[in-house]
Amino acid sequence: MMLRAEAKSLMQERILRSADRLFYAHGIQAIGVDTIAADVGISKRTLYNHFPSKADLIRAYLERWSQPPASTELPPAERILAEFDRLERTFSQPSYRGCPFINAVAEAAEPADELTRLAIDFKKARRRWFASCLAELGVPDPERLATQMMLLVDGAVATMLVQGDASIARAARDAAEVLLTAAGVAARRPRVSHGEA
Amino acid sequence: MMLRAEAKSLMQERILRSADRLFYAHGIQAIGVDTIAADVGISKRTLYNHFPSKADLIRAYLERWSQPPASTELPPAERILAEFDRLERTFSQPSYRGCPFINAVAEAAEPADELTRLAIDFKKARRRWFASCLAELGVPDPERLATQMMLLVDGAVATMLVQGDASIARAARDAAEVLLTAAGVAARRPRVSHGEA
DNA sequence: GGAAAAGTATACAGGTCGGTGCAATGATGC
DNA sequence: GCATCATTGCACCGACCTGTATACTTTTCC
Repeated sequence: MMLRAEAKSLMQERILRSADRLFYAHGIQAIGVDTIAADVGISKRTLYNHFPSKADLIRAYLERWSQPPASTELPPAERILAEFDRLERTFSQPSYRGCPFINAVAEAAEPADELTRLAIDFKKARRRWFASCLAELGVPDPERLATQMMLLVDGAVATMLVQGDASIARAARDAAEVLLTAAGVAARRPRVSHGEA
Repeated sequence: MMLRAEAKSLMQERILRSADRLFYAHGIQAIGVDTIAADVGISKRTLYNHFPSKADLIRAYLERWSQPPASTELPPAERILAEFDRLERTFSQPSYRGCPFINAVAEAAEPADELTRLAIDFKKARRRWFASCLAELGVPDPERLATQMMLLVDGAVATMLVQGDASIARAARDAAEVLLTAAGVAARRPRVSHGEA
């Protein structure tokens, strides 16, 4: 009824779902493989058959988070601001506990390990997403502004992690609007597009 | 020759210096009390005579970092921007590894413990420092702008932790200048103060 | 039906962790 | 000098960690 490969990848998905929830909620170091196996409802031996070491599990956990943001059909300026709105919705989930990449780097004992590379790739991809929106807008220096957007996002993430107040996302959005406006983007009233070029 | 109390606090200082270096460089969870005792050159028993548990040591470690930034005699606008310059110098130290409070919260297994309260107090104090500078400048909404400054600082700290590029501090400073200017602060050429109010 | 694969439970190895007990040694204060 | 305190080394505890070994049962494929 079910092919071996299907069953295998399905089990891997179950394991990764548990690992994701537990690693993210309590930290990578704080969660042992026994806890994950018990949460999935499998034996530890089975878990090690699917992931030969905890490091592999951690890597798969972070790679699962490396998906780019879903692209929308909004015009680029609103697309950027909508990203901050999405941030606020994410913050409002009670399970929110910061950026898994930043957290992983923060609790890594060795500074330059493989997790750091994954985190850098993730951040660079997000920055590139901002940069492409900004290039589409025709701002003078999209790279510079993309870095500033990332500063606001990561600042909001860190603040949310510590303070636990989701309204910081709105503050970041406000700052982003000011920076966009200062760069020549008419973002505040996008539907009014007659005259103030 | 040396009073008991002096010797005691001196030993506590030695312990805290080692704990600070090791906790900050490798993370709180990754460093055991044995490692700290060996680094100080004392027995584990002596360490436990000065700090009855590892949690006390962690608390003392974070409280050591809770000092406010040294106030300078610069005018408030430059005082704020000088804070970003100080950030860049801090980033350039090879031992830099992010904000100890954010890192502590990121690697804490339980979300709402005592460390979080210390981290919140620290961040609020820094934010208040920005707010007082901005109030001195007479900007319309110093609280709002102080939050934005903190977003840039924490964003730069997180980015520096992951990417390891100290120039992000300059990007944060640039963004801060834009936000200050947009709020009515003439910050870019402070010495030219004739006419453009 | 029967072999091969994958799952199970249990136990264990070898290590580190935070924290304690204890006897002995050294320094300090009066 | 003597009592007191700090410190030491070392063994030890129980708990937890990653990872493995064994032996048994279930499922799947042909």
